[in-house]
Amino acid sequence: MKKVLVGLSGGVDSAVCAYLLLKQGYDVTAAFMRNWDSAVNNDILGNPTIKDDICPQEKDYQDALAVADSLGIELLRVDFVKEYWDDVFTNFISEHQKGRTPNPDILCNKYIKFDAFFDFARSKGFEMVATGHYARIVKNEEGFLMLKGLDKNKDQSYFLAQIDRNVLKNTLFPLGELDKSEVREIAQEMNIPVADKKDSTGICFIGERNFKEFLHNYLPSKEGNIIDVLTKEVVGKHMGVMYYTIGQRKGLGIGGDRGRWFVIGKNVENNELYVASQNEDIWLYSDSCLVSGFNRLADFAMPKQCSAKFRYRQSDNPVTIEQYSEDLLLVKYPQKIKAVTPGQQAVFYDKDICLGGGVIEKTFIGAIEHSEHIFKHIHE
RNA sequence: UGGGAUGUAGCCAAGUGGUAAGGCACCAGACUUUGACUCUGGCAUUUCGAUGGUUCGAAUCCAUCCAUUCCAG
Repeated sequence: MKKVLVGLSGGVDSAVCAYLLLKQGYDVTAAFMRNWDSAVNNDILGNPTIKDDICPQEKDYQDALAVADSLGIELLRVDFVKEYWDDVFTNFISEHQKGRTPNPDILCNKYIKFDAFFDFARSKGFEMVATGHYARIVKNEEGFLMLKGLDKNKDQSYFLAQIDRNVLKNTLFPLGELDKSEVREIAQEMNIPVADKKDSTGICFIGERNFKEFLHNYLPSKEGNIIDVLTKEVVGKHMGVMYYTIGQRKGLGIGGDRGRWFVIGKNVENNELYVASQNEDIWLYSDSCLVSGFNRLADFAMPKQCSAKFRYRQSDNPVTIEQYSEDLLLVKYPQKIKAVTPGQQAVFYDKDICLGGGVIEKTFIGAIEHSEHIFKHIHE
């Protein structure tokens, strides 16, 4: 009987994951990870539950305890608050300072769940680690591969693109073959305490927040102009370019008769936010980008025709990737894609096989860097 | 201060006697393990710059005042 440590979050997915492992005959132990401490981490502004008697993490722990109890398994508790801060959150903040749009959950999987937690499990004598992610791991002649979850609506392989390929052989994703609806059904049939608990969203381990206010705890606001790329006129004020992402519409506060506005770019040095109100698409399109820190999850030769997602839940886009330099991949998509954003992850797929992913560094349109394109237009 | 124009929710803006369109913003919800995008719903009934008047009835007509703005000076 293989000893498995399953990450139990207090939600349905990980609960059903643990149940399925038991059913499959594994020797299952659960572990609850505590990676965020609102008090220690100065998470005050924009925190909807800061005044509650019990913080959401503790509520989740109680739920996890109830689940473990109903399944008859032991629940360990591990604390990675420091690791999360050092490896995930510090990066998250510094990326924002650069005006980019990081994806903390990808780093959380890379550094916490499939590194710190993985090592913890191994050190405690567990052979395997399991989580409730919607993704699959298969073994072929080359080794282990990660595939998309069978439930196309819930597939979470995007978030797993940065995990070390070597952990795959010791990792289990029992939900990868299931639809979310089936997971709910199993939970209900087995009377799992959290069977009807709402799915959690927001930054993992931190939860839902008023994002602007949340960032305000860590990044000072800095007022600047919002500039219409067409007329080059100031159409509003922002409180800091780091609070916005490319393609964003809400939160600009621009009224008037020109319709809705979208963020199309920003300039950190000048503290300017660029927006467009009509035909915004042409300012959001790019046709190639450079990707750094590629984490390879499968063997393949470059250049490679495959598909890519540039944001979570984005549909697959046909692309060609080639090695640009030692650390950079060039990704081409001549059909043009909207709002490919530096800091976000580009994740590549060959059908269902996840090839790996990396961070979007720069985007281009017609061989001109996107930000340069806008900057030149504004100042010509 | 002479003459003209305009004053409708945060921003635009319909409405010219019959009892306040619409868009943007904003808010709420859906969706979602990243900041989105998208979708749904809400959003001026002690009110149409103010005060009087005409009328069965006015944001719509009249008078005065106030504010903004333009042209002459």
